[in-house]
Amino acid sequence: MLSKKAKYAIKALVYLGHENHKSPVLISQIAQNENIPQKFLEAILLTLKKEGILDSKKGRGGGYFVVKPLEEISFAEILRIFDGPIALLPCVTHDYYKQCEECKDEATCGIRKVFLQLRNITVKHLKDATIMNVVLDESDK
Amino acid sequence: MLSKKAKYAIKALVYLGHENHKSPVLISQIAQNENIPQKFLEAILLTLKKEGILDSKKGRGGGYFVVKPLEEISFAEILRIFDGPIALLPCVTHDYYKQCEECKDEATCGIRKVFLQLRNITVKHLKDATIMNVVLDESDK
DNA sequence: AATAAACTCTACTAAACTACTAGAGTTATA
DNA sequence: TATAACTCTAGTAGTTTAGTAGAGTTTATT
Repeated sequence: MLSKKAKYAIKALVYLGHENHKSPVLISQIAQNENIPQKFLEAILLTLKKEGILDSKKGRGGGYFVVKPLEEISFAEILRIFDGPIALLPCVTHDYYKQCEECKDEATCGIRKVFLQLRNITVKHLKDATIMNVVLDESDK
Repeated sequence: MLSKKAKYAIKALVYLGHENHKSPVLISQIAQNENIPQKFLEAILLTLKKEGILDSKKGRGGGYFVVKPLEEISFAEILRIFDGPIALLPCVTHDYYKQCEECKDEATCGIRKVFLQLRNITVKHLKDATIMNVVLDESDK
């Protein structure tokens, strides 16, 4: 399952995506509209800022806004930031590769093959899913 | 990531799959060959027995053996037993469905759509991956 | 210059989960 | 009847999750 952090992050980004090109949005406004505990959301938005996806303006009239193009923010990126690797086994991750401790021969491991393919399918799906796509999709309704 | 329980369960089943049609296999033998802590493995095999996948014989000359046909034991089944739902959001699971607490309208939720498709892809892949397939695949080498 | 709105940062915490271990109990066969 | 082997109940250290509390900093406006 996704962590709440990852889920809230995606919700906040989609919300900001809908509000795009307007003035900075208050944390409190996002929290209220998306039913997210405000203090918890603060930490999440801060992380997204450190990652270069959001930026913020302090003081009166401040708030958060998206700086990375919406079509370049994928679900894969968000999941990796908050929940770590997408793969289900350490031996099939790209960025965090680690051998399975108990494994004897990775090359002939039939289990690995299954999870390697699954990882590839999953990553492709989650890279194609961008915030922009969700915003456009929801605007059609 | 998979839990160790799920990973060990699959490893043990593949091991038993290779040994099929012979006499019951000792827990200690599986543990040694697959580098799994024995006491931990005991609990895992017990669960698999309760699920009707394995059976055991007590006493001298006893051990574990597979009773469910190898081609009917899928990775999806094992993951569900040990790690719960395969879907990444509660609102897209089949067996454990729960509405996302903070969600306003499931029908128009663009995020849900992404994870629903992903769930379907993933479940299909993990249902096609059976212990039999892995055993056959590994025997080719 | 003062005020207040708004983001920033550090620290803490309860609850749940993970990956085990210990040890006593039961069963079946040689 | 000895013993090999599975069964079952507890417990536990460490980690992660999903938060909360509260003081600090920045900046637009009056």
